[in-house]
Amino acid sequence: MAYWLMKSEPDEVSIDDVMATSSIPWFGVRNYQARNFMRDAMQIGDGVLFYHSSCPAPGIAGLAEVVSTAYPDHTQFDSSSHYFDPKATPENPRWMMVDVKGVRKTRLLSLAELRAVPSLSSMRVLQKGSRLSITPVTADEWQQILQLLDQPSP
DNA sequence: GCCAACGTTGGC
DNA sequence: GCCAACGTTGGC
Repeated sequence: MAYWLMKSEPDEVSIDDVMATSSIPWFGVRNYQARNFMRDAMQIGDGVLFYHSSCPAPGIAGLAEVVSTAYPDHTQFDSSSHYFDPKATPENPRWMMVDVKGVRKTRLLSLAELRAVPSLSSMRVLQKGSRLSITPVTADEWQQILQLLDQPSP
């Protein structure tokens, strides 16, 4: 059982979108490190912090769960897709994805609030210049964040 | 819109 | 294998 933080632009897929469906395929990851996390490490049942990025109010917006192991991202084969990769073939897929299920929408735990917690300062998402869209979260960080989510917004 | 940071590409 | 150029991310 592992924990992850996964970034999504709410204009594309928001926590509300995720809560409105049974599960969503996490398509469009085009970074090898993030792909490798999905392909090599993610397991069904892993916990996910659903993070809204590139938006007016960035932060953790909900909790989700990994509900599949990795399988090829079909958008890499679709020449009309923004995520098309001409070097990928069905026989030799380059990009993988997992399915994610929404667990609950939470209050917005803002980036500023996360930064204010010293014991969370080693989280990858808080590092300067961090752009990785999928990052591991420790069990300790997960527990702390669950507690913060249960407290009212400061 | 700006810009720092980072990843990828491609010439050599 | 190096590294400059370029493209992207993402907070502000």
